[in-house]
Amino acid sequence: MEKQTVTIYDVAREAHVSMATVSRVVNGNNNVREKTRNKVLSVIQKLNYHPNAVARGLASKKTTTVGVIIPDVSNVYFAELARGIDDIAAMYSYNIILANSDGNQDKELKVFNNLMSKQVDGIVFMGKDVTPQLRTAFQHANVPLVLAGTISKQQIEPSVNIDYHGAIAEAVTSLVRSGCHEIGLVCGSLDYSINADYRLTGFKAGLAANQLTFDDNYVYQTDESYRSGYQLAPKLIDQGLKSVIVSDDELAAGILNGLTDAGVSVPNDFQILTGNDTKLTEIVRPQLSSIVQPLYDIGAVSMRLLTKFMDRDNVAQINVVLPHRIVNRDSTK
Amino acid sequence: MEKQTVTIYDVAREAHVSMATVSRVVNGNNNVREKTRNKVLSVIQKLNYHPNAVARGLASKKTTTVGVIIPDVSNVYFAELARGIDDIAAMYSYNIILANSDGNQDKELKVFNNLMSKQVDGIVFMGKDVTPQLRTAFQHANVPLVLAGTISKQQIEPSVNIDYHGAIAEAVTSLVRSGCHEIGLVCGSLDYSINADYRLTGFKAGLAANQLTFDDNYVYQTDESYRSGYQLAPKLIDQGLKSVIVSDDELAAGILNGLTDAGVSVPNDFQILTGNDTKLTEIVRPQLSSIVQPLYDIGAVSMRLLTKFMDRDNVAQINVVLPHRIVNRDSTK
DNA sequence: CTGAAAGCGCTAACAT
DNA sequence: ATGTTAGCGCTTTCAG
Repeated sequence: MEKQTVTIYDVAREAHVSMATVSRVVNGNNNVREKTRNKVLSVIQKLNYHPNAVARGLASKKTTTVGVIIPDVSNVYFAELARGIDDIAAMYSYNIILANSDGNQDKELKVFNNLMSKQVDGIVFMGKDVTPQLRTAFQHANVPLVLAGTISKQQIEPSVNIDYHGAIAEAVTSLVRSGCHEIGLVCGSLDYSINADYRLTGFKAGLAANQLTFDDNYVYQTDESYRSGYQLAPKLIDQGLKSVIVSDDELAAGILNGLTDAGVSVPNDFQILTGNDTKLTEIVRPQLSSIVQPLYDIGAVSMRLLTKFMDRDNVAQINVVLPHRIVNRDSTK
Repeated sequence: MEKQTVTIYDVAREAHVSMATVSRVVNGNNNVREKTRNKVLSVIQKLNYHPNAVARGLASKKTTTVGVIIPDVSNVYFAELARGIDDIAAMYSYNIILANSDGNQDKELKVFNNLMSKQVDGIVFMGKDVTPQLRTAFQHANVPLVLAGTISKQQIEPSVNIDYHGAIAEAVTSLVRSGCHEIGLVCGSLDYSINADYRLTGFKAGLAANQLTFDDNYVYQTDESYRSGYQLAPKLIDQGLKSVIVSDDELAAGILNGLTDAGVSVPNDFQILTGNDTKLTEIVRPQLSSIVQPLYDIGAVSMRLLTKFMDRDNVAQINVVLPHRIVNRDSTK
């Protein structure tokens, strides 16, 4: 015997009111007499009625769910953003449909379209960059979107980030203050705007501010994985470097361990300053000095911003920059 | 000018066929003449028609989305399961609505009901345990559910796990083989079945198999966080223990670092064997020996199992046990 | 192989 | 304050 779903109509009949009235009490509309409301409420309870969100979505054209595109949930950095996103989403009674993209444009496009067909009310996008194709898709969509922890050079889409340029420049200065002049930058591909237009320029600016000359050989493009870092470690010393600024914590952990295993003492012989301040920084030994980013908040603020767009609220600044700072733990002097 | 949504009706009119026919071609129904199909297809392209999944869900009573209840996405262990779940979901054209519960029953219940109202086609549940209240809710639901990396004593719900009991027993033997006889167990609350009925009993069985006597003082209940591990470390040595088996990797990392910072040499003076084999085990130094679990696969197989239930396929074994093994890295002798 | 028509369960004018 | 009535966009019998 299949369980018969109880609908708003059943409640209406049983409570001797119209569907509209039931709908009103369910949706907290005040235009219902106290007595009527109570009667309806009791019938709802008695019948164990639960509104069907799909029907509601079709009728109202709002699904109270937002799409979240993420490169990889199992990546600590993105996972922390995701947690911030979901918490605020829940706070505003939204659900999130999470879709992994591997930071790969084809998948990003595919899941984006899929999310649109599911009629999500908004999108939070995390990725390496916003490709022109993706931008076109975003613009043709009629729902708001915000980039979380994701840079696009043009700053067309609303976004929440930290000042990557400034942070890296400060990182350089911090290293210089510790007496180090041979500083390298290790990050992801320079094909991505965040690396080419923010991190690299910040690196150069930091060098210049400290009267240091920039050397192309001191910047390394990697895939930001632990393994890549581990393998890169020996090359760093061969190159005569005395320190590196690293974009990603897993990558930095790989460099750290690679160095340590090669007999190089961190921070005495080599310093490392990493970029995300995930929980990894405190778990490795020595603990990693880091650019501190409010990861959870980046996610949370992104979602909050999205709710404003979905509510058609005014928003003064669509490109939010959250504060950062540098914390010196044990991988720097 | 608001963008006008193009509906199946528009396509039908433009292609001079009925909505039913359009529906057929969109859904790959074979009862359509080649020529008709092509005509419809070209109109779909021309009008840039995208089926509305919400309307489809209402009419067909299938949403092709599944709910995923997770304690915390930013926890490495669960995040890896989640990745496995989403990959297989995507493979079978499902989306996942991810909901964090903090492993807290009230939230679990709340998000579960919320997910049901969204008419998900199935649920993957991750948690500490299945409380009676939760079980009741599960049973009143009319969609399939599977537990991923989650034990409930009664084994009523379909699930995929490893043999926690056996794994811990083997861990004991492994430690004994290395010459250690003072072995402790550090895990989450014994209020949870997985700890009380699987890990603890496995621990006792392992002890017995090695002619060792069980001592209540050697089992520690914690909240499985890095910090708790770090704080617990000194007590472990005071207690005269020479090794511990730990349920969670972050917890184990805390113990490891706490010990190291207290001047205790791992593995020489103290051995640690952890339980989840997340990427943390290779990042800490010394690297953590571990019970190896196929985390991604636990998620993937859970989702695959769920698809079978949703398709009403026969499934021979509803409680799947995936293989595990012990790997000795550098925190054991 | 194709079409007509009846809903799916709910919201949202519009009346009253 | 409450009821009536159209849909929302699609699937699904049921005919033919």
